[in-house]
Amino acid sequence: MTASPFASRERTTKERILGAAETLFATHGFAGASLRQVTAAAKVNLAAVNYHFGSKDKLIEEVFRRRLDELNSRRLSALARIAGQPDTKLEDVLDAYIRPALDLSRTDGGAAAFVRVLARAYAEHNETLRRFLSDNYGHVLRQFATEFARQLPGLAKEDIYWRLDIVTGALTYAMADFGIIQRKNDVAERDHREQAAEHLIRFAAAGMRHPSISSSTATR
Amino acid sequence: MTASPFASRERTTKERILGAAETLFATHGFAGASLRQVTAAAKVNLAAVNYHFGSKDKLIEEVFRRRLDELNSRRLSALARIAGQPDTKLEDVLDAYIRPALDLSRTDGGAAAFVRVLARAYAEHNETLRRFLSDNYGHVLRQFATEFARQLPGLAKEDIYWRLDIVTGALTYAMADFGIIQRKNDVAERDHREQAAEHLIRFAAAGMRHPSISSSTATR
DNA sequence: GGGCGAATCAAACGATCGTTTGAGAATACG
DNA sequence: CGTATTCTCAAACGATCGTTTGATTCGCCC
Repeated sequence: MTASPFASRERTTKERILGAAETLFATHGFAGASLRQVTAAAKVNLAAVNYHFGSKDKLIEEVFRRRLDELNSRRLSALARIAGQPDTKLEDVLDAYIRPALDLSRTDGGAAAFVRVLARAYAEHNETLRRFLSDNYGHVLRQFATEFARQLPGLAKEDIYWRLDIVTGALTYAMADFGIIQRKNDVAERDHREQAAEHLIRFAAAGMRHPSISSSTATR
Repeated sequence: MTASPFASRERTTKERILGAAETLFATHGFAGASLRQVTAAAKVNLAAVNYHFGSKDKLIEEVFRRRLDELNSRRLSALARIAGQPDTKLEDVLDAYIRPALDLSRTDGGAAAFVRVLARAYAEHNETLRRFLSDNYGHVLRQFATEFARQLPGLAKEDIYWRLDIVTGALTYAMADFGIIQRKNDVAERDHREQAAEHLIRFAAAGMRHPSISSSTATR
């Protein structure tokens, strides 16, 4: 069960595979990164993937689950600290939603690569993957929507979801660092991320708050 | 030079390959869709791709160029109609930026698939592709930034680009129809798109307009 | 310390990948 | 009509893919 103490310098074989897979999937995509690249980067034998995970698809699933569970709980615990409180502001709720996601990309571990994997997963538009994400995030989104509704009592439930959807889009985009804004050399990575978070939160707050003309059915 | 008149029922071999490639790249990704799938869907011989395009990479480039040139010119002509006019509002500029992109996904042709290809390209995060997009869109973005600066005189140039970046993220996300909001059966596809466009434009207008505290250098 | 399951390894499996080849069919043009 | 050019086609190329195999090594426990 336990790994041999000196078989690897730092971590177990499973963990090294997961780390290498995360990086390579982010760079070359799921189909673009081969198991030979992954096992070479992890410095393990090729057969180790199928031995420990069963197949490449199962490995991909594990890469997701490991990070999503963490992001998931961070968001919910941040929300739990402020939900229902009388002095909670809209910006605080957005912060609980946005900051754990952006923080994920600047942790010292290999988690930074995962945000690009996640963004890529959105692009894959795979129905199986969509369902997987929906199952893992559905209740999170619902909890946030409830708190947003408390913050914006004049807004229809439908509008809440529309706007939360837009925020998610901007956040996904920002997480992957697609932006046209290139970080200058004299700005540290973490400061750049912090600026992105602040801009995004303030932008989103203004967008969420703007007066609704909800009942207007789109004609066109 | 010209294609044989009856070799294909509707279009030339090159066009049928481009159409099939667009659809399959959107569904399975660039690495995930094989040339055998593409040529089978296009009902042409396998060797036709390398004959007409030279390689798979060149085919991918052509898929992009065909649609980007169209989107490019539509945005610029929409901007040209309103730029510098005294009665032009912020929403109009955003409309010129957003609507051509969203319209692309509801044209009757095969263009609908391309928006997902475009979103996937962002996720690929390939440096070569990024440069390609930057070369094709750099001047477009600069022209829009100029008009946004005229609409928002109190805003620093840097903030303009930050916020325009956020809008682009939300737009890319919306174009690919990633959203959690599922279209209901009694709402037509075009009405759904129209609603998305209106929500996005109003959201973006509020976000672009909100008061700046630009000079605050991010600490932490 | 001998047996046992867990883990790692090199090697090979069949399948599929992008690309190339060379012959044949279709078209253009003198 | 005959030649030249353009295009299509079936077949095969070498490379690489995910996966499997069988032997070997390692750590653990009775």
